[in-house]
Amino acid sequence: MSKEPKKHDTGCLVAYGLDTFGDRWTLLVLRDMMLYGKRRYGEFLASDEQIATNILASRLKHLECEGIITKERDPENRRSFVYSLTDKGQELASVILEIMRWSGRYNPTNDRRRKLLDRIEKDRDGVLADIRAARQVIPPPPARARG
Amino acid sequence: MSKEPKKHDTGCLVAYGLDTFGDRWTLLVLRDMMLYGKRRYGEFLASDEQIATNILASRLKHLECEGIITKERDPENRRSFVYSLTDKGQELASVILEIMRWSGRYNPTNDRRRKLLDRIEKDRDGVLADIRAARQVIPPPPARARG
DNA sequence: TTTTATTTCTTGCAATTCGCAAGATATTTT
DNA sequence: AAAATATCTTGCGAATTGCAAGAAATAAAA
Repeated sequence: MSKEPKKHDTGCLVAYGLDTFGDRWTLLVLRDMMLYGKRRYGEFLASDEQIATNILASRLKHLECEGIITKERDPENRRSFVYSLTDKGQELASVILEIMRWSGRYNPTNDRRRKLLDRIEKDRDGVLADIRAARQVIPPPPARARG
Repeated sequence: MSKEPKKHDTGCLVAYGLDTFGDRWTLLVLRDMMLYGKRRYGEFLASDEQIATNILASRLKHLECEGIITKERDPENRRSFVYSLTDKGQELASVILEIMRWSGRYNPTNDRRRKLLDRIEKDRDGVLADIRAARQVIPPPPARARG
């Protein structure tokens, strides 16, 4: 039943972060919420990285347990749920932005992403404000051909 | 033979970071180097989180391949190796510091760590300078009883 | 109102990855 | 030469992942 990875639980602050979001999928879900404004299960499933349904469900549940996201029925379409970032989740934006800044220095990327990197340097507070307001920071990449 | 986790490889900057250090162990090794000034295999093995020898070896190799650390014979003890952060590796300090700042807000911790958090707020550049100079930022936690 | 579609989530199972134990290799010390 | 140290590999059982299929709840269509 336990589908969650083991916890380090050593009191270390880095280990606490890893216990919370340190797997190969959680940060991608948070990226989808922060950058692309995604809010629903189906939107997360549609990302380029092709997360499996069971992994997505377990990660959303974990994030909810950790107080990083909330889950509510969509009032407009009651068979759907809306996931939202809590304050604790919004504050993870700094971590995501630092990862992007680092990757941007060492990973060639396209114009679309370079523009975002540029905005992070010049208008970091505006980016953080967009994330807090659940405004889309950049459109999600166009869907890729599926093998 | 391939003991490395699959890569997302979608061009996303967050995914690139995950492909590089997004597993449950790599950031702990980097923490050991940046914060505690650890440089040798045996020192990494001795951390509280108890990494397995094969995982440590594979992660060190991966980090070396990614240009984040270098590996050299210890001139003082030629059966030992010394691992060092490259510039690319040192620049990951910002990511580690942001993880610690976030965790520090949501995870009760001890005096020792609170002092470090305090220094990160008041003397971030000094901390980064210590990391670049491979100076120990904080002593490693005392060894814990082993179960 | 019966049928069909949508959305979220679970289960079964095969494949991958992890983690412990043991051993291999190279170097240094006695 | 033998023992100790430091790094790394291998074997194998256990845990996790990921695909496929299906279940449950709601909504829309016929």
